[in-house]
Amino acid sequence: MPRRPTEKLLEVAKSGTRRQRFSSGSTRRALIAAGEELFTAQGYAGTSLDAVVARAEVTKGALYHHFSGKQALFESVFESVEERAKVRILEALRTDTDPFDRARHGLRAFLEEVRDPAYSRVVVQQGPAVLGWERFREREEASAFGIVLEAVRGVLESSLTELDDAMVETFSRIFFGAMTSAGESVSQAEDQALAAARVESAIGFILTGLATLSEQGLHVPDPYDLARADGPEAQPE
Amino acid sequence: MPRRPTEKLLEVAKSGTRRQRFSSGSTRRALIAAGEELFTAQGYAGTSLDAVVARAEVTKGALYHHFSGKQALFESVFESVEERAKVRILEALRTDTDPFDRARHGLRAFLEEVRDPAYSRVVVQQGPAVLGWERFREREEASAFGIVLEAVRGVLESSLTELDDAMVETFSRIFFGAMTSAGESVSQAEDQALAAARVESAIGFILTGLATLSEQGLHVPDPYDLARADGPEAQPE
DNA sequence: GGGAGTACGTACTGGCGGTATGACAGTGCC
DNA sequence: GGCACTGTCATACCGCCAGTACGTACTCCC
Repeated sequence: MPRRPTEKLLEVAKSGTRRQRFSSGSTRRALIAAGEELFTAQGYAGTSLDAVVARAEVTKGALYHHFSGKQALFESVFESVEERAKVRILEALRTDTDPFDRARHGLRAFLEEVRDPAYSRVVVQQGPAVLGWERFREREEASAFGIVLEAVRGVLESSLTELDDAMVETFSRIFFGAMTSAGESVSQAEDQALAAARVESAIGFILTGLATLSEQGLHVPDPYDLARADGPEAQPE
Repeated sequence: MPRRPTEKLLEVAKSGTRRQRFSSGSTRRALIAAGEELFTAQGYAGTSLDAVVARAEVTKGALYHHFSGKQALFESVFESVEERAKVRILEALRTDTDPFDRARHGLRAFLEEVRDPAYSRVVVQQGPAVLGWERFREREEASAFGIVLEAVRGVLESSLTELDDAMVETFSRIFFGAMTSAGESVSQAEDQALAAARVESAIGFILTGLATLSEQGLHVPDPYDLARADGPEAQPE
């Protein structure tokens, strides 16, 4: 929240009205930082580009030099926030090798991350609507969802070996949605630590159930059978 | 600058193209219907109120007479779409009494519903961003999430009797998020029926796991213990 | 030293959400 | 049957804001 006055900006400010154009990267970073703050605090629609450039202490000319428009700026902010989260989560489970440990610690780290207002608002809430679901999904694929996919694959393959990729992806989508939704409710809770513990407890229990079933030799029902079993009257539309 | 009106207004009035103002409800419904179509096809930000009133064959005056603004119109569209979905889902499990049947058939009906573009775009994708997460959550509480809550409560209480309300809510949030996310990916899949069958299979397996665990006398770990176990260094922020 | 390229700054435009105000058809009252 | 009143619109206008056009300072390179 307290803005850092970023070295040369002050020099320029006092030296003259015009911002000098040494490192182009610092301007870009200032715009992304300003965008993150404002998009987080006021949402995408509630943030004007004039406000962004004012906070970054540049002008619209600079913004449109670095980004093709508002949406592109948002996308860069989105990527920045996601990358930060990804690094922190991967760091949290860097030393784990057991699939269940990785899943458990990854879940815990994710629940920490989703409590960051920037991640919650920019990625979870605004992301799908601003980028469109498809583009959002592509971006997530390389980031948080990708981590979940690997964790789920690890857990399932350590027990339910017969699952194909599509089914692993389905399970991952399910867990990812569960974590996102639950995480969002954690970030809104009055006692966040307790809410997070509830989520960890519930998801942990679910994972235990999966492991137990597979120990008993049960397997996931074949979706092809399901689709045929009561799909005859389904309209082909 | 005072207005200089009146000439063209008379023309319009005599020409008969002007919508008469008997039933106010029909105008309102026309606006909601037009809004649903456009919000579904082009999103909230991509839809101008001029486009909405043009499609509804009224003017902005009529829109602002019935709604306080664009957001309020969206909210009415949102409610309308949700109510329709809720009715259909409840209808689908009207005759079921067994908790597992209700859960299974409810899931199936929900997966049908989320494939409706209006539900997918207006409720799932745009809803949280436009209404804000908190308001979105309130609205959902009385609708789809409420149904899930009842279904999950039924399943859990039939087996895991010691769960308190907060834990039931946590499980519900988890399943609701799972269903929403999975449903969204179903609606994007090339073979929707197969994707839906995969989701049903996976979630059904998870439910079976929960039931099996409780038969073995295992119970959900107490979140209070978890919170204390590794919560001491959590920053109070 | 001048032309090309970079990194901006400034002024303007068009579209769109929102508002102010008027028009007009019932409806009840006398 | 006239008249006030209210509910239901219609029209013109305003301000904000994303995006554009164009100018400009500074650097690099030949």
